[in-house]
Amino acid sequence: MAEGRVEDIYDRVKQMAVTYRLRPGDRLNEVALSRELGVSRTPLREALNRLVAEKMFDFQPGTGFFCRQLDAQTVFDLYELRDITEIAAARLACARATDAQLAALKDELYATGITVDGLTVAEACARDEAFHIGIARLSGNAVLVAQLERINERIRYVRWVSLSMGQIRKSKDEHIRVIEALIARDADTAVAVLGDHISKRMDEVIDVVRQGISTIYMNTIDDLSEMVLLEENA
Amino acid sequence: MAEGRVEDIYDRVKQMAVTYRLRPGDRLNEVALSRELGVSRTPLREALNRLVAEKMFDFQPGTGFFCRQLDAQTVFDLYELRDITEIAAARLACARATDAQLAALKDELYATGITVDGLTVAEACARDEAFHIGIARLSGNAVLVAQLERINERIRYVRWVSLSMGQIRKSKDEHIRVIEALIARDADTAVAVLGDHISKRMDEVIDVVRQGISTIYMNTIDDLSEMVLLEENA
DNA sequence: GCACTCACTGCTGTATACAGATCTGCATAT
DNA sequence: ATATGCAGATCTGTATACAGCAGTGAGTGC
Repeated sequence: MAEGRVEDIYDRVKQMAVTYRLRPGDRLNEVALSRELGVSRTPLREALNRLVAEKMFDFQPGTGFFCRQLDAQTVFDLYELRDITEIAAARLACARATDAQLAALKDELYATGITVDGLTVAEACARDEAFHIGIARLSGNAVLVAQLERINERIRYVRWVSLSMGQIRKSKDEHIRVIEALIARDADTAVAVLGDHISKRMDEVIDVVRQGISTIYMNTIDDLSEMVLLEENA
Repeated sequence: MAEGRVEDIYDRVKQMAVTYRLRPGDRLNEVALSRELGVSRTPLREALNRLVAEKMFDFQPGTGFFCRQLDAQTVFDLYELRDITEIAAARLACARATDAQLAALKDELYATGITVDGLTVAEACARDEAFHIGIARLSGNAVLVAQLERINERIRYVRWVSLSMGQIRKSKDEHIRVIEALIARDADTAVAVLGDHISKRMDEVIDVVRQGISTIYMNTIDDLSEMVLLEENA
C-alpha cells in the first residue's frame, strides 16, 4: 500500500467523527481507541492532531481530545460559507468550463439516476455532494474544491439528518436546472437556482438544529445512514 | 502557561514555514528540528501533522515532511478564493454590522496611521491583514474568519514579496473608501472598491510569481520582513 | 567511461516506558 | 446532608529505543 498508516488512521477516525459514531463532546480514550484500531497511541495521536487542525476535534492540553461539538451558530456559519463558496464556484465554472466538461457533468447526473428512491441516506447524500463538488471542480480552482470538501465533511451528519427527514425529493430537479443553465452559459439563472436550492436546505437544517442537536445524537448512525428512502406516495 | 506544548511547537514551526525560514520543497530533518526547538520528535511530529492538515506541509510516507511548494496556480487559486471570501464577508458585514462596530473599525484604521512609511514589510502586511480580517469579523461568521486567516497564512510570504516591491502606497486610501462605503451601508460600492483593491494585488502577485518564485527564495526572510518601506519620493 | 550493485549511513515509523497530571470515590468533618 | 480533602487509579505527555526503509557513495564489471 502506498498509503501511509497515519493517513489510514486519519480516514477511519474521521469517518467515525463524521458519522458520529464518536459522540460530540465526549473525551476519547486514546488507549481504548488505539486498541480498537489495532495501532499504538503514537500514530493515533498524529492522526488526531490532523483532525484538530481541521476543527473536527477539540484538544485540551492535559485533558485530551474531544469529539467536536457542533453548535447551532457554527452549523449556520458553515452552511452560509458553503453557500458563498458554491455560488462563486458556479460563476467561475460558467466562465471557464468547456462545453465538454459541462456535458460530462450532465451525463453523470443522469447516469446516477434521477430519483433517489431506494437509496440509503448515505448514498443520496454522497450523490448530492458529488454533484456540487463536480460544479466546484469546473471552477478550475483546486483550493476552492478542497475547502468545499472540508466544509461538507463538517456538516455531513447534519445533512444526513436533514435528508432523512425527507427533503431530498426536489434536489435532482434543481440540479438539472442548474446544469442546464450552465450549459446555456446563463450564470445568473444558475446562481439563482443554486442559491435557492441551498437556502432551502439551510432552512431545513435550521429547523433540525432548533429541534436540538442533542436529541439527534440518540439515533445511532446506523439507523440514519442506512435508512432507505421510501418511494414518494403522492 | 495554559497553552499546550504541541500548540507552541505548531506556532513556531508555522512561523518558520510562513516566513520561509524553512525553504519550500526541502525535506526537513525531524531530529535536527526537534533539537533546535528543544523538544523530542514525538510532539514535533504531532505539530507537523497539524500543519499537513492545513496544507502547510506535504507528507510523504516513508520519506518525511516537506515544506510546501507554492506553485503559481495555487497562489492564483488562493488569491481568487480570498477575493471571493472577502467580498462575501463585506456584503454580510454591510447587512449585519452595527454602526458602532463600523465606527470602531474606522477608528482603528485611523489610529494605526494612514501612512506606512517607516514600517517594516512585516508590519505593513500585518496591518493590512488586520483591516481585512476586521471586516470579515463584522460578517458575524466565525468560520469564514477562520478560513480567511488560513488563506492569509498560506500566501503571506508572497504578499511580503509583493509589498516589498512597493505596491502598498494606495492601500490605506482604498481601505478608507471601503469603510466609508460600509458606514453608508452602500454594499455595492464597498464591494467594488474592495474587489478592485484585491485584483490589483492579484495582478502584482502574478507578476511576482511569473518572475519565478524560486529566485525569490534566494532572499533570506530577514532581508524581506525587516526591510523598511521608504518614503515616497514623488 | 558508464552503469549497476551492494553495503552503509542516516533517517523515519512505531511501540513502549515512565513521569506527571487529572479524575474518581470514599472517608471525614462541619 | 453537603462540602472538603486525600488516596488510588486512570489517562495523558513526552522521551527514547529499536526496527526497517530510503538515499548515498564507493567499488566493480562491462
